[in-house]
Amino acid sequence: MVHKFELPKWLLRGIEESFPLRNFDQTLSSKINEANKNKSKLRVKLGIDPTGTDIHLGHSILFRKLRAFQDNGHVAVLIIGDFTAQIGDPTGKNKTRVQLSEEEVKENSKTYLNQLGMGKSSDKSILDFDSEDRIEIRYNSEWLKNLNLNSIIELMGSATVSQMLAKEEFNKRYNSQTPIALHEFLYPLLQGYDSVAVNSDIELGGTDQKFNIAIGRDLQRHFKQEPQYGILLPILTGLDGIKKMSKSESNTVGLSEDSLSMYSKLEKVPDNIIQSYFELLTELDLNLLKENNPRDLQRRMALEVTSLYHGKEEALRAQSNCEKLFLGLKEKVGEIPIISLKEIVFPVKFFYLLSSLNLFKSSSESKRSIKGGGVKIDSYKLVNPDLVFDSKEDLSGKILQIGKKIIKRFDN
RNA sequence: GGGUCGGUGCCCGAGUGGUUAAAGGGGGCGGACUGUAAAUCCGCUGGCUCUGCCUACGUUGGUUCAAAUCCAACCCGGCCCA
Repeated sequence: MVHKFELPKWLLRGIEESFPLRNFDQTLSSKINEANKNKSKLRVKLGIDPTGTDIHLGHSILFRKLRAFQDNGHVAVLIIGDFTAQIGDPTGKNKTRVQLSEEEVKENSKTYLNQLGMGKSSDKSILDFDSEDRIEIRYNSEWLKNLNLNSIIELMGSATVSQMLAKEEFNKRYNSQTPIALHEFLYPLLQGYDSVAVNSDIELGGTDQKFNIAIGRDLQRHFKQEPQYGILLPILTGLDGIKKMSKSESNTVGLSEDSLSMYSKLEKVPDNIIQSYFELLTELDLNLLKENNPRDLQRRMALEVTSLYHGKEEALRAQSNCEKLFLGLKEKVGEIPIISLKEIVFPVKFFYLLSSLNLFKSSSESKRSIKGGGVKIDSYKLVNPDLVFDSKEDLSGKILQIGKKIIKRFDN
């Protein structure tokens, strides 16, 4: 007799793809039902490689889904790929990734966990670190570090070269005559082996993880475990509306950004991505999308996302500040991120001031920007980079605007 | 390991002895415009507290008044062969 189960709503939103394809809904929902009935917990794996330091909205999709599992009683098995990070996942890169040192990896893991809200109460963090039975943090060096050659050969024997070359990223590189180092083939196998090591029931990942997650299933079967389910979530398009959100494209919104910059970036996302941001980054009713015009949708989405990370009140303030600034009503603006003049030695030339405050990458760039008319103080465009400010008092309390995105208030 | 082609700025790519910080394009940044954005148009796009100085064409050394351009060795990659 076939039971007709439905996957719960909290799980469904924003899923791009899932597998095993056959009867995914039926088998997974019966599994969830069964777990609920037996009060057992599903182990939901999500791996991150501590390669960078900033978590952005693109990553948040995965973490929020993981949190949804936690909130529904399951265990988030967060794997810090401290070992695999040293190999480098070829995914999404067209070139061999630089290997990271042990220290870098350690440092990065720490900042990752902080950004995910470790140490904060669960209502303010992305993942629930409070409920001990719902979070398990594992470092994959634990089991990968001491694999001996025999085991490695066993792993390698479970996949073929043509399987590897079928993988899109490898394929691209192979065809475009870009080098693929041999050890990169090991990456999917090791990630797959993580699933074996933690005995995962479900693995979450971006759509680019399909291959790796599938390898996990193969390996689990090989090691006589029940293969995991794969849930693939979409890759978020970046602020440019074209490429995927990624630090190297500088089209990201970081979770740790202040409310004003988060809001102001989001309220001007290109029209073509509003819908996906709505669906993937908020819990708002998707029916809203049918009626409203793009401008209203952007504002609504920006407000909602900013609220998630800064609270409703602060998000509203960011919204109104943003609009006031656009209208040039500088006096009314209250909460603008402050930039301190403490370290500055006066008198100081304008361009040098801005580059010393790290508002530009170089002093030449600062100079260029000023000449090009991109910098305003209290709404007045200043185009002379060699302008000299004699003392702090000339600046403190004034509002600095660089282009349309950066807004700061000077403070001593 | 052998043969062969190649390595230029964020990326692609021109340049084969001298007004070359290096054409052109892309991307990025800024400005105008607009519903913010996009599209379009215009400007900028190595660094330096800068009327000048420094560093740059895989690396190192050499030839020359002068090198991205010539020579040598080395490193790295693609392809073909083993």
